[in-house]
Amino acid sequence: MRDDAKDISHFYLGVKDLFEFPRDPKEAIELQKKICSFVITEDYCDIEKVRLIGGIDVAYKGRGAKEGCAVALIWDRLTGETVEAVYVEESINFPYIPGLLSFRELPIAIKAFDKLSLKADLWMIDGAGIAHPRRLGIAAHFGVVLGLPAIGVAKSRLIGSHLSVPRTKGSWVPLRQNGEVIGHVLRTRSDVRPLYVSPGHKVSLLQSANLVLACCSRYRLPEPTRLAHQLVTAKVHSN
DNA sequence: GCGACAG
DNA sequence: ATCTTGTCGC
Repeated sequence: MRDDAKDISHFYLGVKDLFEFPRDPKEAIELQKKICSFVITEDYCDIEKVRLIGGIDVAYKGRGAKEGCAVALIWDRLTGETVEAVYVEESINFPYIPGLLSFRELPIAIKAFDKLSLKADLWMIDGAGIAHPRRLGIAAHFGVVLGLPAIGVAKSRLIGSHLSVPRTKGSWVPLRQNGEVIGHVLRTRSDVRPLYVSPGHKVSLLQSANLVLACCSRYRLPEPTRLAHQLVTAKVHSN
């Protein structure tokens, strides 16, 4: 199937299924198995022209972790400025289960996304892209549902193995499961724990690593994700 | 059966 | 993710 055909995944899978979030973990896994076939892991856009990059981060209030808060923002990598940022709250019921994070955080993430008036060229999401048991981490799920380019930026490993990463900024080694390369372990700052970067949707393995690196200045996390996290944390602490 | 396990 | 203080270092 051509990329162009896959691009209208909404038509084949049905909008109803794509925006559905089962309460039952087993149903969630079955849904992942269906949606993962629509993920595109190839060069899809000219990364040189990717200027507006979106970032989303979710935080929780209290120990019950029932109240979720999220910030979605759009960052302009040419000016280095945040062009727009929105904040939303929503009760979260689905528990955290390794491999099913999107069923817990994607609903509120989409709620925040919908509140934005501007459009980003590409999105960076906290968590895995295709570096996931069923190749559908939250970044891939997000990308397919919204039909937009997305990259998974995780601070720790979900699956896969890799060799040690050279200690200098910009170094990376492939993250693989069996023989398949599912992402890159990227050092975004010298002598600082590396990031686990993997394509979410409509971007390749190399584009993902290069874009994330291009968005890192003096911090471990790329600006879109770092700023979103900074805003939710501040918002949660003040309210 | 025993660990591992994004946020 | 969240509960939590100070502290070492560029």
